[in-house]
Amino acid sequence: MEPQSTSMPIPENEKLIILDSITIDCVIFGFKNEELEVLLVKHADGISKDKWGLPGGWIYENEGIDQAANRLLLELTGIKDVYLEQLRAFGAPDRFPLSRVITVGYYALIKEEDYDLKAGYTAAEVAWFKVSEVKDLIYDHQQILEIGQKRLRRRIRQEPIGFNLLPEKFTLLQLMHLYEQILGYEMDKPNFRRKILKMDLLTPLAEKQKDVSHRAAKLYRFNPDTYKKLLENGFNFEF
Amino acid sequence: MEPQSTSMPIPENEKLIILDSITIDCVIFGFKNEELEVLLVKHADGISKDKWGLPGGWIYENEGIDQAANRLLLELTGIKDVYLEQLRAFGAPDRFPLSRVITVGYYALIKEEDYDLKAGYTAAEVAWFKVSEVKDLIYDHQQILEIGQKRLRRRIRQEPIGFNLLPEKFTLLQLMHLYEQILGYEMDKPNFRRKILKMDLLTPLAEKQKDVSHRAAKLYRFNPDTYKKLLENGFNFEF
DNA sequence: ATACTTGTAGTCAATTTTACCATAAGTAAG
DNA sequence: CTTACTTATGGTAAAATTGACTACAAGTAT
Repeated sequence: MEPQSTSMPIPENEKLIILDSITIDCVIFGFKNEELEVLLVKHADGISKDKWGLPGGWIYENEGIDQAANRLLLELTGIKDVYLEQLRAFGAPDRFPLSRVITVGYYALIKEEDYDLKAGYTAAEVAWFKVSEVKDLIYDHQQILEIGQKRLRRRIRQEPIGFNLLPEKFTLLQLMHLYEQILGYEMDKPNFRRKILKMDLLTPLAEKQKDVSHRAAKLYRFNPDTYKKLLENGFNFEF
Repeated sequence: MEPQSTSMPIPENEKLIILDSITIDCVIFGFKNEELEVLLVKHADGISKDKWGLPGGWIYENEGIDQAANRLLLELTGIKDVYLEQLRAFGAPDRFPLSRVITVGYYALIKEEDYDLKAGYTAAEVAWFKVSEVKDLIYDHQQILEIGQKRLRRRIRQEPIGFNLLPEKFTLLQLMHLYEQILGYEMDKPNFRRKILKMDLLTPLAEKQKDVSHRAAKLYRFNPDTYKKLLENGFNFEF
């Protein structure tokens, strides 16, 4: 997101003071059809018209930057309480051609099924892209995306955050495919099962998969409370 | 570092344009007497007179933020080419009481032996503190320090960066003590030796420790080139 | 010469990882 | 209904790693 070059509605509230040399840009990850995806917006005007970039926006004077990132996410997707983490500040002097703007990058993990296009945006303006196929983003957004991917790759091995990309109920194979996609290598089914189940983070459900043309797999749910308790006892998630 | 409240000399160059709503603050770690230390500066005036805080400064309009952080480090310590990594942006709306200022935190690892107080600073203004004893820093600097510690703790387990805190030549026990200090638990000497030596990152030197009142230990040097080669072959540093 | 400190090597059981094989449970096609 | 096929799930065993501990070597200090 940059001044004078976005499809995001600029707030018209006269009382609103905006810090104009700092913006926020957000890498929003989703997972669909066994592929990692990212939500992009098309810039409607300005020097980068019709090019795609990360969704972003400004920070109001009376809100924190994390708060601003959450607000932007809510405005764009209608989703609250998403997994959101700051990447870092990006501040190459020439990253934005019209003026000196420093941006703070975030990345978010959302369940694509929950996502709903907000009024004010059309499909032509906002869309999911397979991360592996994204290229030529505006400004330094390609770099921000890469840093986001790197961070996700790291984080998913150290904290159980992958679940934020899956539906509430999922199979172990779905989870494994998620890991394979993000980490970039194949895993062994039985070994994966054993390892993740041993951690006691997953609650097995009575339910099973439906409408599949093969043996239905058992569904599981991630249990954040159990995770918290384990953490207090010195548990260390690791993949 | 914040506007109007620092002991750092404010550049007087009239042509210099400074972004005044963004600053940089740096957690500079050192390691001395088996203890992790941090470099702090005393604020000379303003509302935080005589309180200690992280060294910091402004970003010039024509330099990147990483570049600005490197410059500040050079100005303060006279050291170039230090290990420097961004932590993240800190932007709570009330973090600085006089105006809305967002700061970008960095952390650096330096060999204390190389450190030399630059002209313009006196011992009363700049000093090393044991990290474990630091408290009551100005603004949100305590938080930035904590985030820096956390990051260091994580990073040192995944990348061989600990060497940046040690002299060029060091013993395995020194290295182990460094790890113990930063990670916060004790290790087993023989096991530590085996593990680190097996990685082939250290070049054993012909030299030995001197002036110690016990059997002198062999000295080693970290070999960045070997590390790079290993990385290309898929090597994964881990402690 | 003796005690003391730290460096360095080795051992071994316990645990974890890795690479497999085997079978169960269900679907789809004939 | 039988067979082929796909995925789920359980098991096994060698290999590698970790963790706890013992032993001795090589120096210094008294």
